[in-house]
Amino acid sequence: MIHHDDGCRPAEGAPRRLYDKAFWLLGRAALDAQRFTADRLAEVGMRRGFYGVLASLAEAGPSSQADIGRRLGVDRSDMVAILNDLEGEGYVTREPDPTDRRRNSVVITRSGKSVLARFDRAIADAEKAFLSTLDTRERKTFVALLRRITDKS
Amino acid sequence: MIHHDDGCRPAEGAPRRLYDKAFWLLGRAALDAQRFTADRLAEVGMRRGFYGVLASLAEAGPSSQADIGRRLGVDRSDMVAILNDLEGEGYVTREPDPTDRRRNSVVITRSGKSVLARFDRAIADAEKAFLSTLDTRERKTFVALLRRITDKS
DNA sequence: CTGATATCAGCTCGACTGATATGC
DNA sequence: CGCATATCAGTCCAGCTGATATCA
Repeated sequence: MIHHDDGCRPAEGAPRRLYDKAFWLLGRAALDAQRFTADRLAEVGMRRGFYGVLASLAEAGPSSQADIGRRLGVDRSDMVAILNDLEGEGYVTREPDPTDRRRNSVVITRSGKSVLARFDRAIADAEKAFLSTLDTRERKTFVALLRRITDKS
Repeated sequence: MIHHDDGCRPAEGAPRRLYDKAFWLLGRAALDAQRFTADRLAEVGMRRGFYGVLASLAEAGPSSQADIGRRLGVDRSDMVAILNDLEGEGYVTREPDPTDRRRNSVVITRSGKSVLARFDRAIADAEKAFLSTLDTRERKTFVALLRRITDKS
């Protein structure tokens, strides 16, 4: 955590140049968001890298590691490490894929679904607080625009 | 760089749940943006952490390390490291502040201003490509919303 | 004394690289 | 054969922690 006067904020005097650069603003906003949600993540036994994988598995069903990585834009090497940890926590299991012996079929466990649900519940008001400077319509367009950018056909 | 079919993209089948979470979308978008700009950063002799500091110094003038950190939301410890590197590259100098002997007065050098300008020039089309799925109006509102979020009164 | 400044050592996490073994 | 999958070892950067010396 940063030693701000108030706890979680950058500044009033931030330079103009930065405030024109989308890539800079995105980085700052993402960092702020992370700070807003970090506590909840930890409280619940979740890590940043866990969330995407668990959510992906919960929706797409059992998947190979490579597939999960492709879906999330995560490198295969990193998937190995993340899944090691997730397996260590009992949130997923790796089972041999009978149809292709190169693959692991990664499956989310009950307790995996449980942390996922707990986190989803815990995060709601943090997100709201984070976007508190926007009204409802603006939040919607903001999320929609983000989706357009990350979707990228 | 990630081994995508196309080079820089997540997926078409990304799970719904994630696509509702602002904090997740922000993280992904910021990462994508970083990937888009990483080459330009390196080409020019710039690092991610350098940009904010140099831009801040260019606009606010000589500052103490603590002030820079407060403006950018960067921890004081990290400022030390970043400034060590910036000084090593000859982009800034640390001079003793005569009015307060605890402080360093950090000053951007000519070559510091030079990389800053070079990067600003190099970044323009990368940002445009990154936001290619949005039209001009949408880009403006997107940047405006980001600014509102990061400004946060 | 309290509080701010700068520094240091060390930690964790996330993104990335390159090599390897295995199976399609 | 070329290509995909999973793994391992190790690098780099960024964010953060806690301690210390200095000075207002």
